[in-house]
Amino acid sequence: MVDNINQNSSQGMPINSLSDALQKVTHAYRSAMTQAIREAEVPLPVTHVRVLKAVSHMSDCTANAIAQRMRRDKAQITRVLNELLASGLINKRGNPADRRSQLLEPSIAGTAMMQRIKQLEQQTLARMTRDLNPDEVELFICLARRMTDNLDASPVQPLNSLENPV
Amino acid sequence: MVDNINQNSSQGMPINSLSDALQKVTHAYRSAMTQAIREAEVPLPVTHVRVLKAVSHMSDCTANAIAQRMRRDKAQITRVLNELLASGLINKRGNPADRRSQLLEPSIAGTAMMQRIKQLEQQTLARMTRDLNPDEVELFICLARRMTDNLDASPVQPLNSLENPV
DNA sequence: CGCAATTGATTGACATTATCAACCAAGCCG
DNA sequence: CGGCTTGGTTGATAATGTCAATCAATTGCG
Repeated sequence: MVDNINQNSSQGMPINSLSDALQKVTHAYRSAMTQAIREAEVPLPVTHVRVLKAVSHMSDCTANAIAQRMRRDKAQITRVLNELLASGLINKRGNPADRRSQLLEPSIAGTAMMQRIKQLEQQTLARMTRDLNPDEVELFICLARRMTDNLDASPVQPLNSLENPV
Repeated sequence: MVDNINQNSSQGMPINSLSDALQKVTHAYRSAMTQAIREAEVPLPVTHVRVLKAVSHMSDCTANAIAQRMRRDKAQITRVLNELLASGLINKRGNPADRRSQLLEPSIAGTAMMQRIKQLEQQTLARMTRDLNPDEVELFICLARRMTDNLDASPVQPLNSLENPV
């Protein structure tokens, strides 16, 4: 069962290097994207790019929806959105269903920006996965998702029931 | 103008969700570790933990070696080391081979701290991988490393030689 | 209806992490 | 020696993450 807790010292410490590998690949990807973005003279930090991406992809997009989808603090999302708004990359319009919230959508400029960013991302991802076949990429994504779900599902519960892990 | 937002690949959008999956699993892991650390009343931010870990695991450890191994700015490493030093978790001693640098090692307290941290990390990793078998974990690590290496190997190639990886 | 509780969004304050440039001292090499 | 590199430090600043408080709109309910 959970005997893999101690696999570390017994053999090649496969589990422990998981965190290492994760940190490194994420950092490498971030750096690559940051660099690509700067070289393409797209004056946006990575988080802004990701939020813009979310706005572009989600229909009926609200600030809260982004925060949940990206699993980030809504305060941070608000700030990023404000800057994107100030840059004229997105538009706000009232939500007819709820006057507290606004629906977000990319502006013309924002859509154009997304095109460029998408290219950069594709290039970076292609570079990153250049010696992987699609199955391997898919497998990696699948494993990553399962791990994410595992962590989200059980927020450190001591000895509770595992009834409804979704 | 917005026609090809979803032009990722042949089908789904497997490539694009790679960055998403990566960000999410990393964030989930970081959050879990941060929470575990706080709950265990270990007063150290995650980066400090990782640096302490590096100091504990590397022989003839220097600041520069850590920076390279963790692929982080050496300035940040210096600062983290200074705080670990101030907390009495590590010791510096002169490097006989090079008087510019100092060799780093965990103190008694640092070693003890590492024990506790190691437990927390094992718990978190075990939780994260609880429905994965060791082969899957190993595969994930392997894929992550290959992607990291891919990005490191070719810093942004412009046009030519798409099949000529340096 | 009236009102407490909730929700979406915002703001302030702050901690953590990342990046860049300048700098110093020690080593290297001609 | 004099120029260059290298390990480490410092300052400045950007970017990211987290928490708490607030406000207005909405909801639930007696």
